[in-house]
Amino acid sequence: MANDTRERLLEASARLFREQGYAGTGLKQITAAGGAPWGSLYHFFPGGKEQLGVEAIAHSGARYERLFELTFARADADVVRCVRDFFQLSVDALERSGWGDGCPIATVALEVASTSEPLRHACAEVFASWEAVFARRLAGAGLAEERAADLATYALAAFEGAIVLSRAAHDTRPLRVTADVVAGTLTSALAG
Amino acid sequence: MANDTRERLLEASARLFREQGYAGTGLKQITAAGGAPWGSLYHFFPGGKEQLGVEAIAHSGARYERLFELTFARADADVVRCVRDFFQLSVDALERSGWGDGCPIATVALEVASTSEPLRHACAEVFASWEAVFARRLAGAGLAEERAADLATYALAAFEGAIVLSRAAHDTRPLRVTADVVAGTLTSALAG
DNA sequence: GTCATATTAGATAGATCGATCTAGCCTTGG
DNA sequence: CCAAGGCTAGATCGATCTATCTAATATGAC
Repeated sequence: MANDTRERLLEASARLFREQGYAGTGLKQITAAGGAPWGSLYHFFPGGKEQLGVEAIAHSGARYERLFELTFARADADVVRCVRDFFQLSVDALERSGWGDGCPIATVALEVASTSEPLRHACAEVFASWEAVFARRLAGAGLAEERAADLATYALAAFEGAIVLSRAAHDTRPLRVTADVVAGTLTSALAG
Repeated sequence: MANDTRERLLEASARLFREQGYAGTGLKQITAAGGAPWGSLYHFFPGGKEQLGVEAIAHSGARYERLFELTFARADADVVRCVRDFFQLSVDALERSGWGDGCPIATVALEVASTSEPLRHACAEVFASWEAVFARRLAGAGLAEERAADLATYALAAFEGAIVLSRAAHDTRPLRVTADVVAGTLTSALAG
């Protein structure tokens, strides 16, 4: 086989959508960034931009899910420490990328929440999968399932919002501050 | 005078940017929605789409700042109750609007964080003004200024992120759950 | 080697984008 | 009543957008 054109298109799409949003990214730009010929785009994604968007979201969603699991699987760290690590990952990524590398889903999610049902649904599924990873870990730390699910939603919300503020301010302070408070909240919840 | 064309253009821009983002909204669509003639757009906003975007963000940012102040000025409610009220406002707005009426800034903020410096700066200023309102109220409730500022950032982050999740899921649960946890965290912080 | 299929190549269509331009209307001050 | 300028009206430009189309080229099975 050895043809990774389709993969490269997905990677380029994911990166560009993350940095400039769905509507702000043109298909020409995607093929250029992915080093892929224009003709290949509609060969691999006959559904056009929307199909490409849905698959790109699922693609980077799955990649981040693995990153979540990796971060939360560390046996030598408690769950609060894992959450801190995860915030720190985003701090580093934002600084390294010049504030481009935030959440791969959130930008598109907000754009399409009331304009494209397939894209919106893809985003919702990704968020749900991330929450599930976190909730499982919290439940494993002794919380009741419902409580674990609520705290997972809460932590993800705080994380996503902190990225919004940090990217807008070009300053990682919102992420760092939010990480501290969320860590405190989770510590209390696990102790109580 | 009695000419509110400029105002109508700003209102329409703010609403459309909030619902579909900056890149996803065309100037033609804005003039149509605002019932304004095409020629007026460049008369009032010679800087084109970017100027319109900056002013629309400042416009709705200021409006929400007043809403923040109104919500937080209630003398008969403690600050935690005010925060709950604010989350509830968003719950109602999302349900009423069919998931379109979320944060007026966040969508654009994510889109332009690394593509347009003027727009990014406008978003950052709006977020800072909101934080300031909240921080002032927290400081008034007895917290040290630095601590109040941190908790204000945290609460705003949680709020913004919860809107992202709720809009994506077409479900107000993330907002309701996050409101509960944030309220608990603030209660502890004020008591401690 | 040959045929079928997978992939690449890029021209092109038709719509829409942001922006500019000129002409004319309408209000207001004198 | 008459100018001056704020405002409206909309044609139009070049660029870009998504999508489709036809050919050419590579690749793999037999």
